[in-house]
Amino acid sequence: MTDTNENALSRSPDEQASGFEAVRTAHQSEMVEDYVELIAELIQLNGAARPVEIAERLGVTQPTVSKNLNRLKREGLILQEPYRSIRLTEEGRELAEACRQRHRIVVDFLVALGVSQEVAEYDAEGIEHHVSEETLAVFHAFTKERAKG
Amino acid sequence: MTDTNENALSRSPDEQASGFEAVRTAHQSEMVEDYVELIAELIQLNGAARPVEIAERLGVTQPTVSKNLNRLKREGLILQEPYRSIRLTEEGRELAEACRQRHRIVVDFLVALGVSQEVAEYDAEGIEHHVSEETLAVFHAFTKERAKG
DNA sequence: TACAAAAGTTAGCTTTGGCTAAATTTTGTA
DNA sequence: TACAAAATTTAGCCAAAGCTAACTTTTGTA
Ligand SMILES: [Mn+2]
Ligand SMILES: [Mn+2]
Ligand SMILES: [Mn+2]
Ligand SMILES: [Mn+2]
Repeated sequence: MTDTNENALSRSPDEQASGFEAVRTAHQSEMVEDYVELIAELIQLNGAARPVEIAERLGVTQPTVSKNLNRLKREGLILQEPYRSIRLTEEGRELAEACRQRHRIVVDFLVALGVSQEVAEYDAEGIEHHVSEETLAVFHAFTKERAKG
Repeated sequence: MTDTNENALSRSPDEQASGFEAVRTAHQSEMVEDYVELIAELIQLNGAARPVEIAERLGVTQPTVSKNLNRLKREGLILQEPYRSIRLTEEGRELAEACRQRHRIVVDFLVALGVSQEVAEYDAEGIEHHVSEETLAVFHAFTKERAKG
């Protein structure tokens, strides 16, 4: 149990900073990702995505949703005529699909590892935004391996 | 490969909202946790934690650090006389220790799983704030199991 | 088909955590 | 020991994302 010094203290300031910077960057895309993912789910579930339901499932108020949807419009991810329900653009659909896949990989991985379904869903909502391609690939491989065994 | 419907679409609005709410809550404690953890590291490494180094290792400017340190003071986690370096209160030390342990568990888990050391450190910086006690315990158990085998 | 309830929007406030510019204090060195 | 450089702080700006209150539009139903 000797300390190999392979810990945070052995990292250069720059290396350490790049980790914190990545977290801040991830948090900037997080809202958009969760919205398009949820919109895709609601369309699949109900045939339409309405702001009132987005608000309910995110646990925020309707004005918050209304304001954030404007950002998604600006970014070309959704289409919405005033007072009507929401559609995804092609770009929005693609982002939503990528987010749903990533979310699914994280949840399935946690479950394969032994975490309960409820907690897996709960934790995945945050974890999904901080998983690099490399880590995601490792998660996916682990889940597939477990499924075979 | 039939879909068991054990997916996001089968969850109640309330269940789904509680996940998003947990993420927002985690993000509120994140800054404080990263600061005390880093301060503890710098004290161990250099005998002192100076704002200029905190700024460098977080990748933010010195005024940002100065402002955020005031929050840590208000919350009773650090002590600092003006223009002097930073000490942790007993409460700050305890929080730092808990954060370092959690960080270490997440990094070691990712490495045990097959993620490279660099990417493990990188991803852990964000993931650590979104891991419930249950998931953390599963991570820890997995790492210990791997160490034996 | 009127009209109340529900949904959506707008306006405006708050907090958080970034930033730059400039002032102050400490530190290191000629 | 003077003084330049470095560190720290203060002041003030900004954007993001939450909120409430109030307004507008749509929907459902008596
Ligand atoms: Mn999420
Ligand atoms: Mn998600
Ligand atoms: Mn996060
Ligand atoms: Mn962190």
